[in-house]
Amino acid sequence: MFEQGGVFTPRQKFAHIYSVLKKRIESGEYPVGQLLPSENTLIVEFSCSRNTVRRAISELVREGYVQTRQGWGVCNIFQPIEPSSYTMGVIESFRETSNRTGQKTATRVVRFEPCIADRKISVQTGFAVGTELFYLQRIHDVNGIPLIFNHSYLLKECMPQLTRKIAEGSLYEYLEGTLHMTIITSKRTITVEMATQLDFEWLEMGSYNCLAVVSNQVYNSDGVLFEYTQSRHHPQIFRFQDNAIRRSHNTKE
Amino acid sequence: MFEQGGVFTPRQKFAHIYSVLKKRIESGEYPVGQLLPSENTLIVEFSCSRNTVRRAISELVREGYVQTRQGWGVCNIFQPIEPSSYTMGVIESFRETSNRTGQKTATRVVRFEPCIADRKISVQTGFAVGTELFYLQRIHDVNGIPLIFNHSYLLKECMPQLTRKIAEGSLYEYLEGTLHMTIITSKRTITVEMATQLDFEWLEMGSYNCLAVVSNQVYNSDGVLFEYTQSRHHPQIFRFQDNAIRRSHNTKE
DNA sequence: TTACTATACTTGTTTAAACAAGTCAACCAG
DNA sequence: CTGGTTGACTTGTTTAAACAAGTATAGTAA
Repeated sequence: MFEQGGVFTPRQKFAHIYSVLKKRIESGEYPVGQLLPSENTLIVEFSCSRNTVRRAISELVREGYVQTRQGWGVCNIFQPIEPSSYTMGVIESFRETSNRTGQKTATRVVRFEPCIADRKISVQTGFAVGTELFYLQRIHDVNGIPLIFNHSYLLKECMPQLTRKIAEGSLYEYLEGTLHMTIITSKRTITVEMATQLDFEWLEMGSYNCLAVVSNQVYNSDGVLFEYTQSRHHPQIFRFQDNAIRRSHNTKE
Repeated sequence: MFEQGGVFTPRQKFAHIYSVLKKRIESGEYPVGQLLPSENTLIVEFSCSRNTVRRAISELVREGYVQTRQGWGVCNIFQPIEPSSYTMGVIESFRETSNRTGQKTATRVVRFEPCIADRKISVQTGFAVGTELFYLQRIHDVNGIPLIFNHSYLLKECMPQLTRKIAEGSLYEYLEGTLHMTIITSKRTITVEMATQLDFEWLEMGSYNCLAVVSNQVYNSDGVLFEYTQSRHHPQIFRFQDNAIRRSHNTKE
């Protein structure tokens, strides 16, 4: 695959088109509230098939950059937003999020011990009763202030060599980099819960008595649930973004 | 379009395949943790093209029912979950959510007045300064208990005839049914905020001093922002689901 | 046994073509 | 002027075909 005067053959052509369009929207090249060039126009510009253009556009729809309407066109509805702690639909580790938002962060391991899933743990995490796990408590400091309390259950079978030392660093770097594990899907539930004794002890709660709780089930590439993490966030640093699309086929069939 | 022994021609073929596969997964017809039939097998069964099967499957991926892996297959990772108040990526009105979860609900309009967007409102809602709006405060009761406080700003231009009476009923039924307005995109932000004086006055807060706050920007089919709603939920009835997929092309380009 | 290779699968990406369906403006008949 | 039709656009759905790339297994050569 050679470059030819800026024209190259990326692994994913649609990803290239997607990022070009995205940049144009972000930079205001396409006026907000108006239509983007039609699919046929974009096909000519990028010299690709219609499907490839459409895949790029549907990504932008998912992200709330544009919306489409049959017979009319693709409308730019971009509004610049502050880089949030969380963006919906994308898996990111705490470290990755921190880097993206440019905050100074640190992680402390408060507790590290093997354990076996009993009935209660099983119901909460989704691991079968009797499964061998690691239980991990971590505090995340943001700009020096302890603001996130993590409870993690990790499948021992997937990482028998895991030590407290490793958990001090980036867990995901270890899993993906060293163990070559691939994470594909993560199921998250967001709730708001009353702060516990532990939360008050370890976090800088101020006058708040609640936290944003993100419960996370992570699956590896074999479809095996290997991590359950409950992240308890101080309200002041929690923010979650989501773009929803009204589906006409909700009511069908 | 005639039915022929159960075989029919739906408007969206992939939606049919999607819902059949979904039902099979939910009913346990496909064992959890194992692979679904391959694309080629499904093509034969549904007598359709590969693309159509793939579209159906990618919907299931988005919903966290299955995950795919190149060279391997489509793995069933379904876990039954309680019907939650909110499901990510789907726009639903309060009434629709209530019906789905089977709760007895009511809506009271506490305040209804025209207003004009000043600088502060503009920053919060995304409406331009000087825009004519309706401002609306509503309380939602769940099983008789006041648990949600809604602040809404509605674009007057889109619904000049709106009255307090109409707002007492289902706003979305009015907009979609009577005005034939089509809602396409909704941008949501979830945060946790300290309860205000107003919250304590109107809601049954108990010992909680925080709420789950869902800020909602809704666009109609012309790409015009016509509604901003801030929903302030009592923690006990707030729950939000999300399925994330780790994208390899995050790092590319 | 061990390590490599061929091969027969799997999903991922791209192209091309056709038709369906929604939108809008220009046109025409009344 | 009014109302309906036509036609030229737009996006939405489906098909067919080809190749790329990842996975697992069976067979082969060392």
